[in-house]
Amino acid sequence: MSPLKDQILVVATDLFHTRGINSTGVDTIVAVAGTTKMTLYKYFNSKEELILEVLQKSQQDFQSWLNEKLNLNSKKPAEKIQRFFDYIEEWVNSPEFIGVGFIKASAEFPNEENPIHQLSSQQSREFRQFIGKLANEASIKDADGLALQLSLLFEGAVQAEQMKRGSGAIKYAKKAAKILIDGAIKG
Amino acid sequence: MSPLKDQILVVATDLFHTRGINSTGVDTIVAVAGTTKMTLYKYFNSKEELILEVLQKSQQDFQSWLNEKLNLNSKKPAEKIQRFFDYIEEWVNSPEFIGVGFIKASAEFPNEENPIHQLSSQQSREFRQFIGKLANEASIKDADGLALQLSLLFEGAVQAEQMKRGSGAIKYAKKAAKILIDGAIKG
DNA sequence: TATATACTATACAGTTCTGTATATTTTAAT
DNA sequence: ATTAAAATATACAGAACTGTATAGTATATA
Repeated sequence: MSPLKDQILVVATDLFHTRGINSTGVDTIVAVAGTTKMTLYKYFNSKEELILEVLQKSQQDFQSWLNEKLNLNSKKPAEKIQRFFDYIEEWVNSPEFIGVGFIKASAEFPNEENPIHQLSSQQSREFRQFIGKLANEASIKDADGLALQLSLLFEGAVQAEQMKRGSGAIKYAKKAAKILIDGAIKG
Repeated sequence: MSPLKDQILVVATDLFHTRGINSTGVDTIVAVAGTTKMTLYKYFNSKEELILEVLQKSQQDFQSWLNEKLNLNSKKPAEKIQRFFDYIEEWVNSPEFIGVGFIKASAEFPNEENPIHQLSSQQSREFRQFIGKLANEASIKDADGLALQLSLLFEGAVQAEQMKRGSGAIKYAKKAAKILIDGAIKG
């Protein structure tokens, strides 16, 4: 990938989170990125396309990071799902955390026909399915049910953290997750 | 309250939810409400003020509805918190449900200095404190901890429902809430 | 050194948005 | 019926935003 394209994606990701997507103009993006609109529109056909690529890259980066953490530190499937929220906590509490793209994007583009909303919805579903796979591999009976519940705690905690940085919500989400996971493993 | 002002608030609430706040212009609001910009700016000094009033009215209406449900059907404090999510489910599954204002607004206005963000954050906190009061009256030890967890399930489920109408997330949020509440009552 | 490519600089067309100015019409109260 | 208040109709100033057109500059490759 071209360094300039990457720089535009990095800057856009940050600005979309800190100022909002609709409130961030392409002029601001190129000014901060140190380039021009002509270059931006060379790599992205429209602002919508830029938003979609930002969402995809953000989710890919997060998933890669999470996969690495899970595979590096846990071998047994049951361990993985039990440590899942530890890594979520680590990620949310890291200074680089600025929020979750698909949560914010779905709020700014509420129409279910909108491509940005559809991608957001897809990413949320895929993340839930990823948790479901962890639960399934840990031989949990209602794996999908637990996955949905954990995803609610995840999205709720992220939402709380986006609303007030340093809320500490993730700590309690983790505790709740442990109760639900332990109950699901036994049951 | 003037019928026109009320009509503007009703229409704005709907449009903010279905099209997004920043994406909804005042021209659209007055056109749908069947009035003019002059009238809108008579009752609201700015679009920001309109947004703030929409948020306040939405939360007031919801809280009133919820209080009535709780006080009408339950006398014992323990019963109240146990039925809390039943009413949340009823509300989310009702056809009139279009989302939660403070969740969407905080996403569209991420800057913590912004008055709209601040009101959203305040409403989220107050709702959590309301749950905390229910938990406290039910003699639950870590009432605030439980309240935070239930609020995460609430916001997560609402988020999921805003992302995909008819997701069924609230059903599983309710199940998780029951587990957490039962555990907190015993412990 | 010649040439293609990448990038910059800048202006601008066209649209949309907030908020106001101005004049007119409707409604309600005396 | 007269008068004050409420609401409408409409135009517009000024700003912001997306996307493009055009011309010039840097960079790398041959």
